[in-house]
Amino acid sequence: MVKTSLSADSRNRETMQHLLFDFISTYVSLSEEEKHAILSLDIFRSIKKGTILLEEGQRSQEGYFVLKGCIRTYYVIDGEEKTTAFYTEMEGLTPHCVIHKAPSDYYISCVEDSILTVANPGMEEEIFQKFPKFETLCRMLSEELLAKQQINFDEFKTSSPEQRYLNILQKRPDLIRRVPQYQLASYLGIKPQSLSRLRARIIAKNK
Amino acid sequence: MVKTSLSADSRNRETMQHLLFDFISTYVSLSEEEKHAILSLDIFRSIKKGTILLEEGQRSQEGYFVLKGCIRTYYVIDGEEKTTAFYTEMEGLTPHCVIHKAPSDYYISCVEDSILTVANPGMEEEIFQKFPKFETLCRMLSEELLAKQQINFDEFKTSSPEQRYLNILQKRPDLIRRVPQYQLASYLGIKPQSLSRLRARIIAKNK
DNA sequence: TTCATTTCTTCACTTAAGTGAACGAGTTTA
DNA sequence: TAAACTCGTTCACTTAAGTGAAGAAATGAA
Repeated sequence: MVKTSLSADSRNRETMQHLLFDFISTYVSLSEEEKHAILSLDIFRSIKKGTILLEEGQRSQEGYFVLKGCIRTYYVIDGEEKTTAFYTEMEGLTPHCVIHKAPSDYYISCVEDSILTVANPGMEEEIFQKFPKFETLCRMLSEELLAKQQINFDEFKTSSPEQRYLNILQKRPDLIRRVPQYQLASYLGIKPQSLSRLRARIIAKNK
Repeated sequence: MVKTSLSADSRNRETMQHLLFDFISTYVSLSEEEKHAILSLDIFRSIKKGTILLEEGQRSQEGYFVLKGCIRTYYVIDGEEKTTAFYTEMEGLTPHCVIHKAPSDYYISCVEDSILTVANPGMEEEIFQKFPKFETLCRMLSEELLAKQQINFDEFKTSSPEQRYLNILQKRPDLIRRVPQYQLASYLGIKPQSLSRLRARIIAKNK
């Protein structure tokens, strides 16, 4: 499917807006005026699979939030891709380079055809001024993500690659289907060969 | 030294206040009124080495910021301590259980005699109301920590235990002196025996 | 469909971490 | 001061991850 009819596009956009507002409403309640302010920023973007959103060395100002699809961050170390994170529905990131105004150490690319919101600090500041509620929202989100991230890191440190794989199998089973194995391997901190072996080992155990 | 004279205590308190305000001033500038508002919250605490600030299963409401000293988070898994983070001067954490209002999965204890600020969400909300600038401060801090945390996690995933040790040796050399080896080992994701071996290996290489 | 490329798996071998035990240095306690 | 304990190191052995190569399977392009 290369083209979509206009009406399907607009239905799609409405769906995405709903997804976003539903998500936000679990943190703060928005008035119609506030919803309108968000929409007027025109932050919805359709991105094709394989698109590179951020390259190493680049000084981007964009933060991303995934409404549909999947994006990943990865480093290229000694010519090898090292995937460090996947972001799927209702997850977002503000790249390190945006916060620290330094060239990026990593890449961000689109694992699937995706729909994202794209924002920059300028837009944020503007809307924070008009509606302080959005700053509360961003603070709550950051704090929650920070705590969640810490737990993730803790789990990673305190478990073996095999346990990590079983953990993902439980908590984000979709990832295993959506994502190439070699990307998943570095996400688990191991080589693709080790992931293959590890899976074979698990299957052998369950027989 | 069991007791300190009153005047030394008050000098000490002033030093700590300065440390805090200097730190804050790198993010937002505070008026005297705002500084006073912080001081009136009475958030400075002296904590003895070994004190457990948070226990597994507890539902704490306290966030900590280290002005002097060192605290750590650790899990007890199969009767073994797994240290996952150290917080030293000008670093802070809001425990997961505070954000998610669930019993804590981990412990927080004091590695050295320390001086901390201790805050809870109620105090935050109150001061955010009066001085929105503090919410901006907290948002900026959270966002920065989140990005920094992500980089830490990335480095951990993309490197071997030996590289991680060399990395700490560079970035936080004080930790190696301040902290027991068995705590450092689990922080590196390995057993104390492996840390010993790894250090011996590094020394052998440099000969 | 066919060919080319990418991705995944398997294998043999190497390297390093896990495990359990033992020892010594340093610290605490009785 | 002596005994008990904690902590770090070392050792022998086990287990699993890293490496390089080869082949099978899946994917994409002509």
